[in-house]
Amino acid sequence: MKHLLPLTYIDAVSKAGSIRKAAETLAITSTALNRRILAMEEELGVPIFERLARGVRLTTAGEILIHHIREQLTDMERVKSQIADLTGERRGHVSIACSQALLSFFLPEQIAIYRKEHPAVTFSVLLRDRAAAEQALTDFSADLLLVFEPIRLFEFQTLLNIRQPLHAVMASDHPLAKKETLRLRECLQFPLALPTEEFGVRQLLEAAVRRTSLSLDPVVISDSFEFLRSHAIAENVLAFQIPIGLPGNDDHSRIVSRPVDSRDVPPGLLYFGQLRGRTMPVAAARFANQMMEHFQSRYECD
Amino acid sequence: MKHLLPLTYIDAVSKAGSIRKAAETLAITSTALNRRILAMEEELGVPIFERLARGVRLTTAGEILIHHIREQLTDMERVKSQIADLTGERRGHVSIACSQALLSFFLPEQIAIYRKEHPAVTFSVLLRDRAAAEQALTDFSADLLLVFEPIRLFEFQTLLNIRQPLHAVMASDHPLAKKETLRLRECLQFPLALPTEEFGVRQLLEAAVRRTSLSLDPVVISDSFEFLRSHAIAENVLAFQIPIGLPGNDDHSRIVSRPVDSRDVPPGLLYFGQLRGRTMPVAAARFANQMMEHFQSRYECD
DNA sequence: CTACCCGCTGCAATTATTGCAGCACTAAAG
DNA sequence: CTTTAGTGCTGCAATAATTGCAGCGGGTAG
Repeated sequence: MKHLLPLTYIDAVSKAGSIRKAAETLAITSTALNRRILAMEEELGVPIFERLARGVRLTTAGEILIHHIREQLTDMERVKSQIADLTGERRGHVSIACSQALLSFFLPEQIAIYRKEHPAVTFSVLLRDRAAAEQALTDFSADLLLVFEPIRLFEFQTLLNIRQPLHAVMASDHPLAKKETLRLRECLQFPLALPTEEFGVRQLLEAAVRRTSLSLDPVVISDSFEFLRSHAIAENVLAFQIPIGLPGNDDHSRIVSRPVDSRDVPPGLLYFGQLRGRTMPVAAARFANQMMEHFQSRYECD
Repeated sequence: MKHLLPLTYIDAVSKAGSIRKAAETLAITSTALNRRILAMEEELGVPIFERLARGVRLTTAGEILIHHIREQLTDMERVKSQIADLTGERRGHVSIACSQALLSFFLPEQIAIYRKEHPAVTFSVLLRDRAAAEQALTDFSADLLLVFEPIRLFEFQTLLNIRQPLHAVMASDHPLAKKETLRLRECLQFPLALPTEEFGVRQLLEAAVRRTSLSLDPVVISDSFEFLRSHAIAENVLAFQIPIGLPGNDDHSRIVSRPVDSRDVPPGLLYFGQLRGRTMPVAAARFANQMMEHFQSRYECD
């Protein structure tokens, strides 16, 4: 859409941090870009960027404007997808910001299901920690958010809370694999593989341990759940994960998971939602619906 | 703002109903306008207008687009007012769609109070019946809405409901002026001046009468409350109005109002609100706050 | 049928946009 | 301290886009 080309230019400059860099990525000369920005500032009556020696930075007015611009750009996409919808074809793009747990099994499966029905719809899956995920929502680089608690953002609108009891993950020949559910203290008698502090699973465990006289002494720490899972098999240690981040119950798998008693570790909440007040693109709205139905049929939600 | 000039062009064409007429009001040639629209349709991939012999009309895609366009245009105004706000001055524009009752006393007073503090803020006051008022909200020609019940519109977000018991209006020498509150049956024994059927006051009365064996036999009917009020004095008949549409209690006024017993006529609700999900311009938000404080200090609200 | 208004198009004039080269400036590096 | 590499900005000429004029074809109302 040509009329919002100037807007994308401003967006690009604010992202690149300098006019010349932005000009390069936009494949135009810095002259043209510079003058467009000067023209915009002229129209607006106030500077959008403050000029530094090493480039430019948004002014306060610029920050207000850039938010508006990103809103406009995504809105236009939405309108186009709505119009495409009229002509019969279901095209569109869905962008999801989520945490690691969803990457291995849940999202690939969900997206595959959706794309089977609507092959023309494309997806972005952004791995973001909670803070960055919320940021992605507010700057419109993500339509939907799916993260483990807690949510701080006021502008977040919850579509669904999915209850996720903590599961211990281990090789199928681990001593604890024989039991159906585990107590926390039994778990802690074995060597542990834990995620780093910033992860919700770790925080859940820390909070649980704090209420007891026990302590967490991991033998392996990682910021990759995929590594932790693999390592649980390799060294026969105990790892932890929430159910949604685990493969389906395949009996012949070398890896098994057992829930930890909720008296010891209360279930965490997975938050699924969007930016408050935003109208979703058609494709994102439908995909959100599909996910919600799936959640509600397989997990405890509210 | 230059970049949304093409958008205003489309808006103008859809309002004018023909390209040539729109071109005239926009002070450009029909050629230029025509080509801009063709270019937009090219970009979009679908026609925005369908061509008739006497002009053009929006297609379905065009209707989706025009809604987006009007949203963008008002959003840009909001952004500009927010930015102007940063630079110290409080400028802006507030547009209100409301019913007749508010025109005589309430809104002039409220606007005067607000403009005393912020002289640079300008106002539009649009007289609209309920349906048209809701329309004004959805096509962004009004920021705020203030109408007598009922509200049908789903997209309406209530900020405040103001309870408005029905008042009888009469000359100060009318026999009923001596009483503090009136019963419906006493009122109906006198000649009545009533608004036409589409007004909430009339509907309130009709509904009340329907529950009794009484009947409404107006001697004068008008769609102007100002006329009805004046005529109440001139011919000494009984008129009706809600409190917010009445002057303050000026003892020396030739006109007096007395509440009708709420057992006979239940109070109506005045709806004050905005379009769901819209972010108000700064000026409109502040004005809405002022009005809400005023309402809550003088009327029963929820 | 005629007159009128409509949207649309080829061509030329006009206007806006772009790119090049170079300036002035700042911050860090030598 | 000077140098260097980066920044935003500007005059001028080339280029691209937009506009206006005149006219075409077509549907509708009188």
